[in-house]
Amino acid sequence: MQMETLVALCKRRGFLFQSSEIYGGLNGFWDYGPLGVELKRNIREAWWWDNVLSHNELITPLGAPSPYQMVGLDSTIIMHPQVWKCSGHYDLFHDYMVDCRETKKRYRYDQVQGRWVSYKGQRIFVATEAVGDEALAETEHKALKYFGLRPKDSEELVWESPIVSLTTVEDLSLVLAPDAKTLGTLTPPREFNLMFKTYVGALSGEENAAFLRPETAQGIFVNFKNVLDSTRVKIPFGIAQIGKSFRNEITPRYFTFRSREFEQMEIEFFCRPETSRAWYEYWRKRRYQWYLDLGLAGERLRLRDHSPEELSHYSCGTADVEYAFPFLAPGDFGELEGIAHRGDFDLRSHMEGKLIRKGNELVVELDANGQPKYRGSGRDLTYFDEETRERFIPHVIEPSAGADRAALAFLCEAYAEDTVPDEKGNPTKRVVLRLHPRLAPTKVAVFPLVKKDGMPEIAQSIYAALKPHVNCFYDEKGAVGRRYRRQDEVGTPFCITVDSQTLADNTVTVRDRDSLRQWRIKVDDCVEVIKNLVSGKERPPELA
RNA sequence: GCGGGUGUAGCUCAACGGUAGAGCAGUAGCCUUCCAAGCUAUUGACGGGGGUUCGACUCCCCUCACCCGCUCCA
Repeated sequence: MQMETLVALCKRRGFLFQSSEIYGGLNGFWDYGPLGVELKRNIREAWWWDNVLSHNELITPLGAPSPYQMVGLDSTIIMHPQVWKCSGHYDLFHDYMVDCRETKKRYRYDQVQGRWVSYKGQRIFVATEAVGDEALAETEHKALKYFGLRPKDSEELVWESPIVSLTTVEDLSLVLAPDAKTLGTLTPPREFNLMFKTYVGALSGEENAAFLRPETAQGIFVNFKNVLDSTRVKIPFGIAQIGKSFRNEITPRYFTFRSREFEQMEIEFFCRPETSRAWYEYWRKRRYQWYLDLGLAGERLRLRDHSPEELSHYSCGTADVEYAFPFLAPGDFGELEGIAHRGDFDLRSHMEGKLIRKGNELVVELDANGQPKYRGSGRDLTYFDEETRERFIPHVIEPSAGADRAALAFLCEAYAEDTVPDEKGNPTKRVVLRLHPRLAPTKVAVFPLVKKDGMPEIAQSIYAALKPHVNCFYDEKGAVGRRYRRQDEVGTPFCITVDSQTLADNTVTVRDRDSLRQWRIKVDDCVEVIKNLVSGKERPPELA
């Protein structure tokens, strides 16, 4: 399938629109239309239901090390700025960068250094990424090359400064960039902040600077103690949250895949350190299975363990659930969800301050004065186990899913074109979204076969009976085949049609989207049958 | 952020330095007794901003967005 085809369908039928389209759009932002909002809501609700509400904490789920509890949370998008300093996001996401127009390379402004040199009246700043003696050698080599001199002529160069940071250079047009051959190829330093910045209160000074959250996870960690104190949960337990996050991505790309505003569905699962490995295994399998159960095909879905080099500095294991999106090169997969073993990194960070890795240890990062670079809350976020009389910092397993990416994957997977005979028996192309009934925006459409003989009235009463239970749709316009096709295109799994036989025996036909099979049920059973079909409790008779 | 490409109606595509056309879709009605495109009527577009010109959808510049390739992706 071509991605444009799906994008066009999404727009035409109201799944996804470009944000602010009438003003020309805004890169990296997407709106969900009337059908898209239902799809995404269904994804969210399936996730919440499957992970939180339907979870039975009294039994050991299949594959789990023990019973566990699940609760939910909804924390704010803007949090205390210190949250992001201790979590590491502030340092990681906040840099000044310069780009080289010649080589297209990008450098961290504060990591480039160099020295001033003159030759025959021309004074330039030779920059390098190297440090120490290497920087001296590198700058000399580059200066010689630039002025067209041989190594033996190096005395003719007049060095006018020691190695200094690029940040001390006012006029970048005099800078020879680290990999460039010509002068002045660096752009002015640009703030490269992957977190959206805003200001709390009317004053917009740095004092009041705040950030839109780049992940929902931190809201859970900072509420860890509140949840413990208010709910009587015991370890092991998970806290789930669904909400918007914001990242000022450099290159939003691939439809909604990499958006700047996106929705996450995250669980932070807290457990005893010695059981964390087993829980990690449990969650990575369970989360993979969730996508399979909702219809993503096994050959396009994979669970990939990160290699040791890929792991974040705090993680002792991470696996991604990945989907072979059609916009990626064959063989490439895009991330839907990451399941990370985060150890005690997060809770410790919010107790002690920002942590960095030193050898095999995580230690508080210190500033030049030997003080913590970013102070933690100082609150005790340890857990006291009443049974074993032990106090410890729980370890965390984090399944973190993207709701928009899931929606996109389900749409990609569902899109299909097949051939269906028309009224004369000639094969015609049909576009159909084979969405799982749980995810389909509309569960059932109700039609009178024709707009006469009292069929519309009966159909309308069936519609009225269904309405309180499932999202349904009524249509009496045009030929019935055309109405079926319209529903196929938006993934409605079932259609109920009132025909002349209904008038005689009070039965209607149910049509299955995928198989095109039809069978008759009693008018009075419509609500029950449709509910069962949508929940999967019942299957179309020919397929059962 | 860089390079290349694209931007005309919801979609697919025309035309022209001088009043922007069509098919499909949509809407209203007719016709239709189970898998869209039969009839009638009808809605609807030059991504945005400048410039050149008597006149710009057309030529030029800028910008925005999308696609492809790099770069980036905690």
